[in-house]
Amino acid sequence: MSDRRKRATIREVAQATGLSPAAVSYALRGIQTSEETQERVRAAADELGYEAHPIARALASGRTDMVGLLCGSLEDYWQQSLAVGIGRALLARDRYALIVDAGGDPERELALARRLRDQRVDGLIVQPLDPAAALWADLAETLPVVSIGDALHGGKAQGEVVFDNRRGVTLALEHLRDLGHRRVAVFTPTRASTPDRPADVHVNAEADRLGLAVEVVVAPPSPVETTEVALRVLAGPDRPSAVFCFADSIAYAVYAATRELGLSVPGDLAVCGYDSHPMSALLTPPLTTVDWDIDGIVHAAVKLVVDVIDGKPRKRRVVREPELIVRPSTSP
Amino acid sequence: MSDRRKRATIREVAQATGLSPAAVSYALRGIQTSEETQERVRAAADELGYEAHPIARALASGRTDMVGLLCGSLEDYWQQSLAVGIGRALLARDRYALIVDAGGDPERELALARRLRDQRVDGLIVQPLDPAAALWADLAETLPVVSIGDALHGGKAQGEVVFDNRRGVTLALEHLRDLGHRRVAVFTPTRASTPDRPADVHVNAEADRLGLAVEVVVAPPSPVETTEVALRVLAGPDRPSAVFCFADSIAYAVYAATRELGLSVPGDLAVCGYDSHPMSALLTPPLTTVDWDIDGIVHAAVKLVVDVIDGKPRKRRVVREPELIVRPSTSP
DNA sequence: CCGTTTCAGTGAACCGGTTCAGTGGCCTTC
DNA sequence: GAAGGCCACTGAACCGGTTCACTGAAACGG
Repeated sequence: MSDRRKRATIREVAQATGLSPAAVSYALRGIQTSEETQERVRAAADELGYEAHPIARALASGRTDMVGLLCGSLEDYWQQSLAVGIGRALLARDRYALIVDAGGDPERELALARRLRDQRVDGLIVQPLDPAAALWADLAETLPVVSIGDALHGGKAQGEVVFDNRRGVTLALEHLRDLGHRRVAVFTPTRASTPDRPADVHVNAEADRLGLAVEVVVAPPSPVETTEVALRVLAGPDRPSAVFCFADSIAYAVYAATRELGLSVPGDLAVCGYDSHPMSALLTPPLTTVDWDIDGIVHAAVKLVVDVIDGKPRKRRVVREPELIVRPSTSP
Repeated sequence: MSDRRKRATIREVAQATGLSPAAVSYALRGIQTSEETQERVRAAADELGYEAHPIARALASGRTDMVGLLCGSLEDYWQQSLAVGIGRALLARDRYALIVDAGGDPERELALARRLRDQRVDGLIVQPLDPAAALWADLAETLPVVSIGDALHGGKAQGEVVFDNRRGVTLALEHLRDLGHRRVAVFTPTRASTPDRPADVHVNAEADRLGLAVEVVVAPPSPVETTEVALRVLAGPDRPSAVFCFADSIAYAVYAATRELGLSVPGDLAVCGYDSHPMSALLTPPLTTVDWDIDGIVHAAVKLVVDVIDGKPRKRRVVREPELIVRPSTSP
């Protein structure tokens, strides 16, 4: 009620009710005390404007109610959406997210993971740049770790929300094949430390299976540079008839390149994205993309980490399946 | 060095060096002790893998090294960028950001502000939905508050990074006037509690001054709904010749509407955005927009809040000026 | 009716740092 | 050579909760 500079402590509430501080502590958590006492304590606490000091509680109980969220690269719009969603979902469960961004640097990622551990977060959600790092196994022994995207080294993580990226690639490439495309350029973001992640490898395997001739192109982080790369790829006389971009934001850059070259989408070039972004539906033409149901991922990851923290039984591994959203950018 | 489950405490370091815990505490902070002792303590700390317990430190010192970041609506891409930047800048100064999202609800905003205060953040950066709320003055007496965007009620905030929105509106409207437009639709996001914020009021004043006939349209939060609204506005025979959108994301929806109606941009309709988004440069056609130099805002806000927390002298008020980025969406 | 559980609540230790009021030794200073 | 000042360091209180071992009383069982 009051907004005094000095807040009431548990001992003052104890004094006011004639109980011991311990009893008040129990009463406010609804344990070890009678209904009637709890009521009395709650009334007194309200009266005094008492609110437990989260820091003191954290020191005593060893729980901070904070969950670290380690993002590979928050430049990426998709990861931004994910982070926003996770932050919101944790808040709804009375936890705070400590969001940190590795900025695409795998070493920084590991350094930040250590910092979060030192900060005494209750758990860690990580979308790893480098799932193979040995640190993850160490970390997972000390605190609940949930990974999003890829499984972590050593299989020690207490939870995993893995994406069936193979399926996503298959959906996209089969779609292009069905439309009659044979020559496809695949734009993939830079992944410094893990050039051979399963999804990338799978692109080649699937291309072979479907009889597609693919050209894998690395897209630099900046949209402008990506546009330049796209211009080079699309300028030649033997340009591909379709492009598969491993992130919607790359597709935006490809759109920019087609505009510059006077190519029409989908007439001259079919374009398919990945990791659906809301904006993609508004483009001209609207972008075909592989969608992952962000809310489902958010929900699964948060539920996993919270359940592990609370010691509840839980599934260890959740696999998410993608869905192809067909829009005019790949019309026949 | 070691990754034991149980971490070393300051008393163990004290034991190892033959000093008192107090001396170790001082030595590690480089005060009240001789150079030589500090060196010895540091060596022992490294040896034992000692790292101060942030929670214990926070309880004792009253400083958590956390700064609350209260965002009006993280749906907005521009605010997402801002949040990401602020998080990164704070981390670079050894602080963590506690990012929370009011989701466009002014009441929720105030509730979250209280929650952050109760969480004992060292300071608060807020981009207020409702700058007129009385709570801000209360809050500012208890902890450093820095506002971004609008000045807070009562002028009690310790810091302000205000945007010269009047100037931004003027830039956009003058640009459209210079291109010969007379009928302009202005799309503005919903702001439930503050329908008369200065920027909106200024739209009418500027329109009068420039001899423009403006129609102010409220854009719902979702892109799909906004597209529908835009369709209605642009369908009539007496449609405006130009649109000024108070957020780039609204402009994307307007683009979608023009596509559906077969209108060409800028031929049939000039479009100007606000709060530049990187993606806007990639659209077809690239979007004219009012840009705010996010890095500058991030830097100013973080410097303000950190300086207030550290008790350093600082400017109280920083005014940021916008810049008009002219692109083909408003070509003659 | 007596021994055993259960229940509600107490007191003190504890979490792991920081801070404040000393204290003893050494160096100045007149 | 006594007074004063400064430096490096100590001991204990403190921050504000939680938890553990324990107690007295009531309830229960046979």
